[in-house]
Amino acid sequence: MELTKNFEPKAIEDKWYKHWLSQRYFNSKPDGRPAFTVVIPPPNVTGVLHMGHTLNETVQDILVRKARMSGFNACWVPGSDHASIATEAKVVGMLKEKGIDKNDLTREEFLKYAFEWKDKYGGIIYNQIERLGCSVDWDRTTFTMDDHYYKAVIKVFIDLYNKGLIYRGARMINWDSSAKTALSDEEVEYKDLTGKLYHLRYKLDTDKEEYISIATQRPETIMGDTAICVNPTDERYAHLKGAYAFVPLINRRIPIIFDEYVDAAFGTGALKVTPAHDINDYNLGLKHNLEVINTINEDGTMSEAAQIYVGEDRFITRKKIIKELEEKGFLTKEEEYTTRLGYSQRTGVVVEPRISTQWFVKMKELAEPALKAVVDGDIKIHPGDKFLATYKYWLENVKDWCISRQLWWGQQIPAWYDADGKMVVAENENEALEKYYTIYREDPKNGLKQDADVLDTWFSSWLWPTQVFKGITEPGNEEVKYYYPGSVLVTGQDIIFFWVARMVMAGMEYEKQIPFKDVYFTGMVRDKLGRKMSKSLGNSPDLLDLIDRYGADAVRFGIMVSSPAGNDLMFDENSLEQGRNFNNKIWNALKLLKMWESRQSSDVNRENPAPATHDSLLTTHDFALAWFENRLNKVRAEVDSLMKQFRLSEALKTIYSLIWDDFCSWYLEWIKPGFEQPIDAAVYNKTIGYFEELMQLLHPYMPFVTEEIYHLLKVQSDDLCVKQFAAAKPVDENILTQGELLKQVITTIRDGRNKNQLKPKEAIKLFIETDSKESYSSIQNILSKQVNAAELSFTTEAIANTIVVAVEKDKFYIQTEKELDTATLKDDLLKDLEHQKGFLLSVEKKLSNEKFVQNAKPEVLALEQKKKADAEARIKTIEESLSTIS
RNA sequence: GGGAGCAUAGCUCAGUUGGUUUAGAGCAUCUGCCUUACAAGCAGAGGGUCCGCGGUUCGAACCCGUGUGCUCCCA
Repeated sequence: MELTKNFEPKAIEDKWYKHWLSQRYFNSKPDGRPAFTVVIPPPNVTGVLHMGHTLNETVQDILVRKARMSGFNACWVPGSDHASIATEAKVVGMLKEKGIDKNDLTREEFLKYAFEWKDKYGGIIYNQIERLGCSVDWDRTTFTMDDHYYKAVIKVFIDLYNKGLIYRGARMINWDSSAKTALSDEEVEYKDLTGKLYHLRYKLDTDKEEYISIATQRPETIMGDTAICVNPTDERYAHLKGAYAFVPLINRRIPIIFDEYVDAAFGTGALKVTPAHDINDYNLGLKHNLEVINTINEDGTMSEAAQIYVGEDRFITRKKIIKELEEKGFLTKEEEYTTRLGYSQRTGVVVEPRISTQWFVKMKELAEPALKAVVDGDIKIHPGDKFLATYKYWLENVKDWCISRQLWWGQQIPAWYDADGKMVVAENENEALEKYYTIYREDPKNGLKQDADVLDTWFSSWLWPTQVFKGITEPGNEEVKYYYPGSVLVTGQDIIFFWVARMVMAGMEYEKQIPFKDVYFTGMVRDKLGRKMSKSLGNSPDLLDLIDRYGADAVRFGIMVSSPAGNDLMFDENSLEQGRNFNNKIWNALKLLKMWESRQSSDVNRENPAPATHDSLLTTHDFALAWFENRLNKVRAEVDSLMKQFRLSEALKTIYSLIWDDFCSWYLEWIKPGFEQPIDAAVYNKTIGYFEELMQLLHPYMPFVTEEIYHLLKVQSDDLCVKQFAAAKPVDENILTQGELLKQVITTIRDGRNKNQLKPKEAIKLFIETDSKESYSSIQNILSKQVNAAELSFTTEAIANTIVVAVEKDKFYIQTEKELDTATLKDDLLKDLEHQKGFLLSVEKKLSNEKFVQNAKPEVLALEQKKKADAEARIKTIEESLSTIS
């Protein structure tokens, strides 16, 4: 079979994903094995996966595949959430393009369009998850608006209401005037900007022409003013006790009130109080019994109550009113002012504080067990405790959660009202009527009407870990018993409150158990300029395009290799290139083995080896085999340990280096037969075995290329995807040490050759001066080959006119036909000598320090003594070498 | 304003309880190689005041304090 020059991922990816699916490897059913459950953080249906998702899904797939190959019944549930605000905005936009106004539709008609839209675009993310190679159980795909899920959300609402944990109340809320809905605190993003502070004078209600000046950023809200407030200790205003002033332009008479709240040093020291449009003013209003005049409509225009500029947008009104105030002499001063404004995360408009009746969840009671689970360590947060403090802080200072949204796309609040506003909470209209009768002892006069609002999307996604197994709608069913609690939740640190903490609350409330044992927080993916990748900035590359250009394995490699847990990562296509090159490297190693496949020889008699001649082919290969096998076992243990600690990036780097450096650069070169020579069949077969193990080790990270190569190595009866890892094997450290020595000797001699401009093709004669000849017996063949030595012999004295290099106490004389550049040789030796002397000095200083000798651990002391002896030996060697040059 | 985090090679980052031959990797750079697996490669090399200052310790990239710069979260 002819193998292509480079690895070509595209066809291979498609082929294997289909194969895995057809074998139902990703499908899970409860059985006798321990479960390894992961629920996907549902991306919302509006979107495409960005690099943040890519990182997230890759991490999950690595953990899930590793578990599946390690005896677990791995179950990874995919899905998406309905993202009420974002999706509704998109659907409204789509309808607008068709010339349809949402307000002309019934709720049912609108929902029909929304579901159509969801079916069309929701598939995009699933396709991306598939292309990335994610081993999710597609049969379990869950959507937060599925029938059973809808029912679960309603059930939980009713339950919490009955427990007194949900209430309806008037509050100052964050209003999105574009989406015409309330936003939770978490959906508001604050930005610093330079605004203006306008000083306005209000005429006092006295006989004289007296004024009081206030400073405001929002002159368009003056029509809602119901008081002016000053600090009681502020002497400037002490004489105004009981006084009144007139609001400019509309001449409403308002009282001057006194409250500690006002900062006398800020602005003029006098504050206009507008309870309908500022949370602090609202609280002040409650305290002082002030009237609340709402001057801004739902859509951000001025209301009838404003009296002037009615129907004009709030920002246009601001411009106009400033002009009018100036013309009429009320505006006395303008100054620059740095302020912070809230913006809607969903639509980007400036959030308007607004008094409104909304539904809330009481959080304090729910937060307590959720806090305890993490503080007690039942749920472990990775990395370390980095996010523990954040989690704790939020739960300890938790505020009630506003869960109603003035939208149609979502679970409709199961509250029913009669014409007078009397309310019952019930699952459906019939039940509502029954309840109504039980409570009010009569039937509603004009029937009942359901609350028009829907629930916050997070109010559905907090049930995710249990309801994907129908834990809410069918409590205690076999599946939820088997799969819950999940093993690990992988998500971004930015939704620690929105989602993670609330899932823990819901889990503790409904399953009486934590929803997952470990939480792994990935960092934020940033672009080269350090900006967070986001849809709004448009700085996230297109995932499918990246996969097309580099292959899914390379994308997975690229995003993982630079992504230590919880640390942000600067995304750079360079790392994808590294991934692609890695694919090629493995591919080429395969090609090399394929060349050997037909050139195997069984001439070497392994049962009765010839009496150990040091340079026999057998000993050479046996060393290489033994070394690599031990190296492989050692790295496997390292990788296991790293992965258990969720240090996935480091584990990947470790595997990368094992394959590229140890296997390709060293091992394969060591066993490589000479030009057109056969290879010992036993060596060949062992090598195939190692290659298989390497592919298995790498498979969770790069599933496609590894599965492909696994099958190309030889005819297989199974698939790598589900091949179970063999038990760990012990490691012979001696062989590894000897291998390290060999590598170091080769590198040092090559360096010596290089520095003296010996071409790779120029053979050398190598003389070794050593106290332990025997330690070279099994490696000298490899050594000769790797440094292109035509002859290798041992010596007990310096050889004149050679390049001298040293490793530890051993000296190597490189003899060549070429004339040597003694000046360079000397320079290098002198440089090394200086370094060694400096080093020796530092060690001697340590050892002559009495306190060090007293306090240091014995093994540290022994090490320092060895360092000293070695340095002294090196110095002696270098000095001897210098004397031979001259 | 409150809280948290980060600062190590030109760039992106590792560095486990303070002691592993006076700090590691990838990329980039330099030198030499079109060596029959791989130039998307091979063999090597250079490159660091571990942000500044002070402290604890026999010993600090690591612990403590402080300053500076950046980032994030919350109000």
